[in-house]
Amino acid sequence: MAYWLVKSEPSVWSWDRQVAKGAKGEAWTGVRNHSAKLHMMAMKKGDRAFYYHSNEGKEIVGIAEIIREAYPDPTDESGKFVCVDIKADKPLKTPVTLNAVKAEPRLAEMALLKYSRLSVQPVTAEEWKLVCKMGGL
DNA sequence: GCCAACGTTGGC
DNA sequence: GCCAACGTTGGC
Repeated sequence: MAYWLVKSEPSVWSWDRQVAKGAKGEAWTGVRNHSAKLHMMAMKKGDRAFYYHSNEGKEIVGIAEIIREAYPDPTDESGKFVCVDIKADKPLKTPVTLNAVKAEPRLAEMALLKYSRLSVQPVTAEEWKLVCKMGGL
């Protein structure tokens, strides 16, 4: 299984809204970046993704599961970009803030820090375990 | 095909 | 609200 991190501004699409969608999940649309697109195309059903709130909160709040692999983004008129469907899996007991990630030397290589603008990022198994631990899981 | 100008994202 | 990083656009 692969691990990922997806970013969202809570004012646009929050974790709470994702949770409210339940097992049915929701299409993760609106990504207009080719690096992010490549990552989405590499996602497999059952993969897990951290759910990060940018701007407000700046913290990893929960874990989502990929429930549908990449398909054309219905909100993209050009037809060039894709989206995936994800559902909320479970929240972290304690959100892991950006500051906490920065303060942890073993997470210095995380894409979250190195490519702060990338909205869909890969996460290594080691990073995944550590962040889960920091989040109280 | 290069590169300057511009727009967007996101941390501070 | 500012600014750095970076992707995209368009003139040459």
